[in-house]
Amino acid sequence: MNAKADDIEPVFSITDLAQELDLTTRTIRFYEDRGLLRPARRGQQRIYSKADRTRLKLVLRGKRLGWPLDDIREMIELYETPDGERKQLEVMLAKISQSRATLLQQREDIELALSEFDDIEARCKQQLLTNH
Amino acid sequence: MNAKADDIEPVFSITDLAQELDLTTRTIRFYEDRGLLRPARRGQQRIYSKADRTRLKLVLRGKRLGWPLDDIREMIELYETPDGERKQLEVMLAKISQSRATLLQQREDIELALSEFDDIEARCKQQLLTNH
DNA sequence: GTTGACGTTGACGTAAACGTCAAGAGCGGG
DNA sequence: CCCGCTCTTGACGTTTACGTCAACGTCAAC
Repeated sequence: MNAKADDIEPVFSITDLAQELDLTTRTIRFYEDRGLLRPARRGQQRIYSKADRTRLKLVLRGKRLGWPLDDIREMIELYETPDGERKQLEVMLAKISQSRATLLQQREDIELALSEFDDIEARCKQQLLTNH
Repeated sequence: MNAKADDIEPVFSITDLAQELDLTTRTIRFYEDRGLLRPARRGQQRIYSKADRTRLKLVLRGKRLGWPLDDIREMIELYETPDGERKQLEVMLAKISQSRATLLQQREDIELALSEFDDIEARCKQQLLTNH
């Protein structure tokens, strides 16, 4: 983490973020290519703010949920859209309810899987007892 | 084992399942290739039992959660492993707790995203009012 | 007996999400 | 000035998860 002495806000290099979040620099640049990140530049080099880091963490959350990068980008844009026109706001609301529907479906799938795993585990442990 | 006339178990063709679950036959054959399905055969043709259909639905649930096919296969195998040796049972328990950890992480991610969406939506609606 | 619907395998194509070089810019130290 | 390190931009390779033909089998219907 190479923060200058007179820097108020900490900034990060691409390798900083790669190490912290267990990614390769290639991956981070790829995300930028796909429009998921827009770090500032000092000459050629990328410098990442805390906001960029937060953005990247949001990407990783999206990945853990199995979302494609394009969907993740749309999702992240929701976090950063400033005051918009009426029409724009309605588009946002629609996207939000789209994403929410997906999330709810996923949560339902998870609840089901979890309870089934409980059953299987219980039978499994039962076996271990009677079988001994 | 002779089934009575009103006792026959329903079976499905590959196109039956494809239509019902909104997949292509190519996809279903691909899943078989990757070891996710093992339908019976009548000559060359595949015939799917209700159990096969259930299996396929489990695959789709795994897909909705963004799991890779190999992971889904392992997960499904948990549902069907019969009484095993002590060692085998312990392996199963380990896999279950692995999968459960993933599911819990996913659920946490979902809860976070949902509550953040609530916030964004609220601000959005507020804008729609004041902005009018 | 051939047509058409349905099914089969196999080969090849493709999009997404990166990994892996290759070649070079910039920069601080010795 | 040169070395070593970090960072950069391509270009190409790879894996996963299928799509897309092509070529052929089968069986009931016309």
